[in-house]
Amino acid sequence: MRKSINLKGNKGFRLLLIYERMNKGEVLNKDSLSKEFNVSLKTIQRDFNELRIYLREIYPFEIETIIKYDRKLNGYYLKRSEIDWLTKEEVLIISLILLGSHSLAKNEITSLINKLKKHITYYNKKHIENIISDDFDKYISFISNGKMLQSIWKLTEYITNREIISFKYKLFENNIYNIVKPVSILFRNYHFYLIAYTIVEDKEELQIFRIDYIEEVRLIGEKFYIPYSNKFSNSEYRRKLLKNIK
DNA sequence: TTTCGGAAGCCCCAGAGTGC
DNA sequence: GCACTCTGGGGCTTCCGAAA
Repeated sequence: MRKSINLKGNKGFRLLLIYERMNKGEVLNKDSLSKEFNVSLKTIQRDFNELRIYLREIYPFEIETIIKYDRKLNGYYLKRSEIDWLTKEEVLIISLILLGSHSLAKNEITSLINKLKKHITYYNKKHIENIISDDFDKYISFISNGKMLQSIWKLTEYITNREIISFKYKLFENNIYNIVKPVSILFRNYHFYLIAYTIVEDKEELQIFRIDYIEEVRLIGEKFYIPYSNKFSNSEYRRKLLKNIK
């Protein structure tokens, strides 16, 4: 039979909980922590000191990652390098961009936004949920399949490994079978596209395919080579597209 | 600019609990 | 019983914001 442990009375649990909360950006008050864990203020003070020592040990060169006390807020917080962590503002912006893109399936967008929200405090999470709730509840996916993340990742592997692939392309009622040399992924107008050279009658032509229309991707078993002078440039291609719009 | 008060930070000591 | 850890209390210094 498993022995029950009083977690709140356990020092290790208390230290981990304090650290986790500060990691999410929470400002912790010594008095309330003392009441919550039923220990003295001195003990909480010691906990902060031990966490400071821990941070010095694991981040010896990062002077930005330290526990600081804020008099106005009457609490302790973790001051950390913004280079390494997502801020509440960044989580909000990324969530809005994702929702506005309509480019992922509902289950994918839900999973992604839930993971993003784990970077921030409970209060900020509620704030962001309040801001995005309407977009989130009424989210409409513009794609026809529900595995965009996996599909895109797999295609990027073929691009990196220069693998020639075949796939079925569902366009309206037609299924068109293609053999292509994949060179890049592009996001534009709510959709992800695969940019690839098609091989028809020994001629190569650059084409774009909506990734959610691509099915049954298979390796041909041959690799391709593109000379550096002909190397595909995503940014150059995007620039040309924008130029055409004007 | 100076003074003041509150809180943090640090050090020392003692008691309780635990493992060997 | 001894050694070790954890915790709380007391006392002192330091820091910092507010008020004069």
